[in-house]
Amino acid sequence: MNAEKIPDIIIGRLPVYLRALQRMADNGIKTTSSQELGEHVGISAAQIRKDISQFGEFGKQGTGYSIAYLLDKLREILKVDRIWDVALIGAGDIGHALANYQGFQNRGFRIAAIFDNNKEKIGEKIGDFVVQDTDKIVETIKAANIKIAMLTVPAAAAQSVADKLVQAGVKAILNYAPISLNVPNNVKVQYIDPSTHLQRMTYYL
Amino acid sequence: MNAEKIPDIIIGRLPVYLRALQRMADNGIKTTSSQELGEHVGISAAQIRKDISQFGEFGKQGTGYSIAYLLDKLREILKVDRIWDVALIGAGDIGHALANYQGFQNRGFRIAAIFDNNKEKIGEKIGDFVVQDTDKIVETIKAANIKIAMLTVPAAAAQSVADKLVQAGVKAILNYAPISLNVPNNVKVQYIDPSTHLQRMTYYL
DNA sequence: TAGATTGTTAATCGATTAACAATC
DNA sequence: TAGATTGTTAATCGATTAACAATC
Repeated sequence: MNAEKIPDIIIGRLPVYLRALQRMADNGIKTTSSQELGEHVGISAAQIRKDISQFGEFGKQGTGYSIAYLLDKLREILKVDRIWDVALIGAGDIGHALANYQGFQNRGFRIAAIFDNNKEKIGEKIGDFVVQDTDKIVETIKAANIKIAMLTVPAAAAQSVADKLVQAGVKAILNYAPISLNVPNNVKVQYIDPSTHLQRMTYYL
Repeated sequence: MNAEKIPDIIIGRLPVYLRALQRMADNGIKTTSSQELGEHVGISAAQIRKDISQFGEFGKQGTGYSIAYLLDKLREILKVDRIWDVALIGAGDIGHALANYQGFQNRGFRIAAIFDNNKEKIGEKIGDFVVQDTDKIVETIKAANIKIAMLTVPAAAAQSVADKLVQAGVKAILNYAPISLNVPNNVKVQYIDPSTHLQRMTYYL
């Protein structure tokens, strides 16, 4: 095990490996190689071996990697060998879609609270949860010790909600609002903006 | 203007600059500097100047960049100085959210067709569109000359739908299915998977 | 054993940063 | 003019790839 600082770009590839390995396991495959995994995810075999070897020696010369073992190790490294409670802020269309999304299951997450500032939505039941007033964000998130939030409010409201989340102790924000957020260094943000993603591709058309 | 190949990593930052500049323009700001823009998006001033200078000399020493002019240039570079028709495959929760999403307006995109393979959804009206059978993907997309698609079908169906999209001439796919797609080199794919994005952050918690 | 594949080193390649002349 | 900021060069830093000994 290597305790040095691992580059963020490597951390970013691990969930992709995890997802592909999970899929192989679902298909009943027991073993894979850096070569085979690389073909699935579009990354060179050398890079996959180098990435994985940052964390230990998980493979066997001649035979490759045990998928079940590598899955265990990757989940442990990424800390998704547990279930994280996630707060959802914004009960619009995207918020509803996320609240009903089945894809968090077995990936390490579950939604634990939903907030909106719209009077008509507060009290609405979505899945197992009642939509709470955004005024309650700090109080509720602190009390439940929630560390992760998904933000699906309009761009104009996103920064002020993000400030509240930081105040409540949230350390990871998945931001669907089309705006760059300003947060302290110890808070991570990931951005999901379909227009931005599409614009990354139109250049090549 | 520099005709050499521009690295993909630079192309990926341009939409972020574009979004921040658009926001400044909406707030009535006329001019900015690499320093100021950098603070907004969390990127160094030197890198912003270097990125922009790949495409021409759009700034002025002493005063910085005219926002309106830089917006024009970035839209032109990214080819979003026009409106692209986009096909949406999958009329589930995420598909509905995207169909109703207002955030494509003024960003260069509009949804032009919606498909699903569920008999109960085919014929349903979503916004201005009637959901069509996925059997019609190749025919309809070819006829309409659509080059961009968003994929919100289950993982198990994603690869076969992607194959149809490629066959129909689509060159850019925004993939919401939690699976790596196999497509020819000249087809671009961007991935949106909330679990993967969250897993990129839990490592640091 | 022979074949396959890892983990790792060194070489290469690419991206970022610092610094500053040019100039608005 | 004096101050500010660009565009660009060179230096630094970091990531990827190729190659191969080790070994299952």
